[in-house]
Amino acid sequence: MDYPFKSIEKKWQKIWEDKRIFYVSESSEKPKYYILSMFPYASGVLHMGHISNYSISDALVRYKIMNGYNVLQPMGYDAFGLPAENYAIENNSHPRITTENNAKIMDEQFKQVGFGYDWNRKISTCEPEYYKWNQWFFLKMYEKGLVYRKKSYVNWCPDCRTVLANEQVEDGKCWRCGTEVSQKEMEQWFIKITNYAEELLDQSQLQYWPERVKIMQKNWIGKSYGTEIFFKMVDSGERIDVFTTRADTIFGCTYIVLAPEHPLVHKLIQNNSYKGKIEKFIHRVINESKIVRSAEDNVKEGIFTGQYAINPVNNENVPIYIANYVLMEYGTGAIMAVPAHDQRDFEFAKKYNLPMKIVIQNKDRSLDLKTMTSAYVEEGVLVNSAQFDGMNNIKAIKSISEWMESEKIGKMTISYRLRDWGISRQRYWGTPIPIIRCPKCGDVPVPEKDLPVELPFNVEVGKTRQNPLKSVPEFVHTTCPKCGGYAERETDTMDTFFDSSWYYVRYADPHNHNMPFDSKKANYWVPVDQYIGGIEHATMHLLYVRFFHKFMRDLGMVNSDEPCIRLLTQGMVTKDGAKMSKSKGNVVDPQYIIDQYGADTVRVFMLFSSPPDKDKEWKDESVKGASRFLNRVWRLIDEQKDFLKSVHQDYDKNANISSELKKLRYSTHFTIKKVTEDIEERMQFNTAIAAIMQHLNNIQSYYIIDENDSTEIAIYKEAIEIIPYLLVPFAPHISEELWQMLGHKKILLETEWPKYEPEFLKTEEITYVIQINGKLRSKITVSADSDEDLVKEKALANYKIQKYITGKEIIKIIVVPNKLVNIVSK
RNA sequence: GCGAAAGUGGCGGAAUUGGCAGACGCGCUGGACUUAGAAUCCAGUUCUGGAAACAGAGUAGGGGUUCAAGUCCCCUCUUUCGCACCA
Repeated sequence: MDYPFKSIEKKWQKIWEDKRIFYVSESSEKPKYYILSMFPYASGVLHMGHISNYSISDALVRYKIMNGYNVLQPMGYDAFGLPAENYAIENNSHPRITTENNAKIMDEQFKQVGFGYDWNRKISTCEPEYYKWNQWFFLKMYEKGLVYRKKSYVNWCPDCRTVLANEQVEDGKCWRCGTEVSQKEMEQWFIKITNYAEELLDQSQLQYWPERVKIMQKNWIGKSYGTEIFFKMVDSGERIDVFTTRADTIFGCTYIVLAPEHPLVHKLIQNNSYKGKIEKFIHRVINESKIVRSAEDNVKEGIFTGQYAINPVNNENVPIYIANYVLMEYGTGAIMAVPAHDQRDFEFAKKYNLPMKIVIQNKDRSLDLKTMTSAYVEEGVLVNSAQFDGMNNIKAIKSISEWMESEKIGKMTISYRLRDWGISRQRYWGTPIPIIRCPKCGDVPVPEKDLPVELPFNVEVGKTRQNPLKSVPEFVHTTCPKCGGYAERETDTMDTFFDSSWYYVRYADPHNHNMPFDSKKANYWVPVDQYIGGIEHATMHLLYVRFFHKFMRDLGMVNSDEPCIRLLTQGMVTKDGAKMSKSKGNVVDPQYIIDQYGADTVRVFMLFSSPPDKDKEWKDESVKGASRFLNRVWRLIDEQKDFLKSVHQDYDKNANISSELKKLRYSTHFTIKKVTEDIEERMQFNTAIAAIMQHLNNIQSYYIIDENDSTEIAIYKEAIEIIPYLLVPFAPHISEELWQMLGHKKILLETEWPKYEPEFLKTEEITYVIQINGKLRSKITVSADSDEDLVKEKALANYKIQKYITGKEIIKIIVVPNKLVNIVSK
């Protein structure tokens, strides 16, 4: 009943493998093209999202190969990480064992779908051969001063028992397990990604990236221009710097606020008789989980320190508060409060009965503190601001800042929302951070020659609440590379985003034992020409990769500025309107579908259902539709293959043929054009497939008049043969098989992508739409060489049109060449 | 709150530069084949009226520009996503 997809798919997978179609090297005359899909987490099963993602890249790969490119498409596994460790704990196994098993299963599944990978380049991030270079890069960063260790409050997931980067906290919850994240003070390793903030903000080489991703990155980095203003404490004279973007309101400052984590806080409250009470407050706020503290409706709370500071612009004494709404991580961790012109300060001042001072007046209505119900944040003119009175407040930002700089009471600065990248994880299954802690010498980097610092295998995972590495003496106990004395190893492992930040270059030279990769090979393949992956990585992975690339460039290892030229963020696969997930119970196992309909059907369904960057709603019926289409193609060719095999393709192109036959030929060449442009220019596979379906319909509504007419048969054959050709990127197995059935020896992947003949897209007759006042009223067909006047004449003469225009005044007639005539009448 | 994207038949979607709205597919309706079902094939399928020809309405809603608007402009609504006390 169905075409024999099982045997065909196996057959062609073997042929591609035997012919080494997807195995590539740098020694090629052809131009290179590097297509990369984000590698999967080694979870042990391919889900529909993977199939969807990889079907897109595989279609492009085949298209590019046929267009004469040396195409690299590698595959590997993101193999380290928490879920693997947790999975192993649950199953009483070891993550190395479960991960290796998972990878094997996934290898098989990949092969079953027939994706064309260069398997020689497979990498797995949990191999010492790979993570050795993570450590190497870490040491290089250390050398360059990009690594530091700092005690800080970090996002702590109590369930995963590890630290999370800010990016890994979603709505105050752990991005992996959904547990509410709390704050914990810990020593952590950080990478100074902020050193590259300015460069990461430069998106000039990302013109082929989705706007959405670029905006998200820009917001994430969050650059703002502002001013640091130097307050002094009345008692000790110690400086407190505050950051503001609203220097224009400095004269309206009535108090200043420190974040509870601010380093000066302890000193400030030393002699306060309420010290205990204040400390209690600080303690409470700090331990409050982020979600509570940052919630929109969280009540602003604060406490007076008992101390005052001097506002440097007017020498006024202002009280110093500590409050929950000031963040240590942004700016200087201290703010000046201008309640009259900042909503947050306004709310706080109202609550604690603090004074307010208007320093910006509205031109039309005069503001009054007694009647104000919210802060005035609009434009206006400065008042109560000494020599700046009367100045427009926007202009005053600069003027006041410059003045403060010259008075040495402030300086203009730039502040970023982006924080440094905390890479420490307190778990076993990751790259050990190559640092040795010596009681004498402090933190000493592991010498390069001693890499890799191997992750010990014999570890009891999940037995203790602490990092299992801590309980492996062979790992922890070591000697200091500097002084030779007893020392202990760092037991933190790296965030797995470190692993995935440079894997795309490793693919260029995956077996290098001396270096992460050879620069020559890297520069041949990199940057990636087309990168494909999920939008969820917009501010995580995609920011880290860009950072890493620039770092590698600064080391002289790559000669480009960005890791990838084109980026496609594919949509997710949904069912019943929601993302497929176990908890929702709406998961469809690709394996089942492949068994039932074959890999080509699944691919066609995925690519046909919507454009690649849109979500794909899974519908069992639509899968049947994709299968039905492939079966129709199969039957058409299967029934006619013997007849067509005997037909000569060549024919006299100038021969006089029927208009029906011309239409068929037109359809063939039009479809080539359409499919080519849809792939090449728009990456829109759904319309490309629709065009092929349309062409199939056109063929099936054509009836051969004379089986002995060699011209007719040749054109008919051409129409049919183009189908496997154009279908091969989307349904590679069936297309190759059909092509062979039609008697061809060379496989499609070894032939060139077809070209359309512009001559055949010209038609002798053109149908014009005739509108009257913009409304469609009739259609006429004229010969293609008709000039505008003739078209007008015929349009007016049309009997349906006559009905509408008799007795009416024609004001003008618009003719759009080859398209329509619009008659404007009254 | 800020930023972004989107809103088109019963459904997924198409309409690429302002020029025939609904390509293609699903579903549905009727028919053919069949003892029957499945599969397949044929016809139809935006809505309203009509047997039909045809007419009218129609791309979230309202307004505007234009000979012509799904497409451009303004306002409103809804949905999704991102950020969110960032001073």
